[in-house]
Amino acid sequence: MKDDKARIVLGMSGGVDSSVAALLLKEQGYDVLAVYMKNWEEEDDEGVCTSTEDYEDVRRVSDALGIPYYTVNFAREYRERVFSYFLEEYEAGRTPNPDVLCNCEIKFRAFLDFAMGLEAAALATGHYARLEKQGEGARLLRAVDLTKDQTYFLAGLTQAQLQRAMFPIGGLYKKEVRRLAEAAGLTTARKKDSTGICFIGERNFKRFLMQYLPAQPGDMIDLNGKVIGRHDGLMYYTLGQRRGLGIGGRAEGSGESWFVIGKDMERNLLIVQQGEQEELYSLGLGAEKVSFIAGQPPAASFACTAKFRYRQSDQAVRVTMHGAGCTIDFDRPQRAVTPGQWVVLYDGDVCLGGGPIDETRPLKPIRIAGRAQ
RNA sequence: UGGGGUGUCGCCAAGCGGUAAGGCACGGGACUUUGACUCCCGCAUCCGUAGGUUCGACUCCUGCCACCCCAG
Repeated sequence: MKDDKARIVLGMSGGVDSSVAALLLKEQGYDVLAVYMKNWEEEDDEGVCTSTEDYEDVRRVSDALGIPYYTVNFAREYRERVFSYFLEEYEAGRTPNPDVLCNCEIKFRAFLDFAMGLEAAALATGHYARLEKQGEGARLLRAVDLTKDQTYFLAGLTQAQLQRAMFPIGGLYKKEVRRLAEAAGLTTARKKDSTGICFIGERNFKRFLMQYLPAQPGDMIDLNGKVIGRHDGLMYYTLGQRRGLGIGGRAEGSGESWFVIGKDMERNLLIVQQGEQEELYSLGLGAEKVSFIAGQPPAASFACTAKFRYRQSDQAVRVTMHGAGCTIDFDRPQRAVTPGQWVVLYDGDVCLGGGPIDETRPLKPIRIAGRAQ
């Protein structure tokens, strides 16, 4: 009779979310196989390999639930398909979002293939997102707990991938997830949420990147072309960034903070500005490759809402398709929209898809006094 | 070395006899499966230095030092 149960492969990270996903699947009578992915081989800043602890938790939770657990290693795939892109983007002066790609390439490709190889009916994860599987296809919906919604990271998935996905905790609030874990006596019930790049973890960003990309220090200049300070390498900064510039207390200044408003890759200059000025905002953006979960855009031109970074509130926009890409016009100017980051589109609670931002249409173009363009 | 001015946290800057504002930077934390933004907390027992006056001085006086400006 065990054979009657549908087999589900669950990606377990050792956190509460996937622990509760396991609990729910088990309660629903599935034949659950917990699989821990180890996709990064290095120790963290403190020289600690947290994956050991995480795997311990996977073991404890699995044992408590009476489900088998395994481990797989996609470190090579991760490096080849996600990390290399991550580095290339930084080298080009952009600010990539490796975790969106990680879902497309690792969790729902390499790992999904692995799960299918085990004859699983579906691949489940502890993402906060909901799926609506209808006859025509699967729709990706925001999580019930909007403060934890992770559809932003799943926006690049295809129908084929979502058809085989399951997000058991998408209908729960984080509080409920912890309560369920607590009630079931799972050791991860009070474990702190993990942050940082997926599989790599929380790092001192500058030190981490330094290990992979050569640093080229240069000048920081303001809109007058005046040298305000030195930067450690353009890739260490992102648009709209304030901390880490080390600029403070200029006699002629306004006393406000300084922000990164641009990069001149040619001259290796970081362009900074004091205060929240118009140069920090944009009216629209262009994306060369946008993917839609439904397989195609809802129309050649349509209105919807969008997020330009994870955890940002939705903004009203209009999307106009141009082949595989699109241009997006914002109803209101948006702050620090950054190339490399993903723009993710929504129609109400439905995540339509998204793609990496390639360029922006500034509210006020950056013009450095005394320089051509 | 004739005259004038200034020396307070890494930077900018309040204070003008009553026992060191604020901003920026920086550090820590919160938030967060990117990188940011944001928010919270911290951050000069000491005011160029040595004395003096005073119950009490960063604030008054004197010497010295440093820097700046104007002079020739």
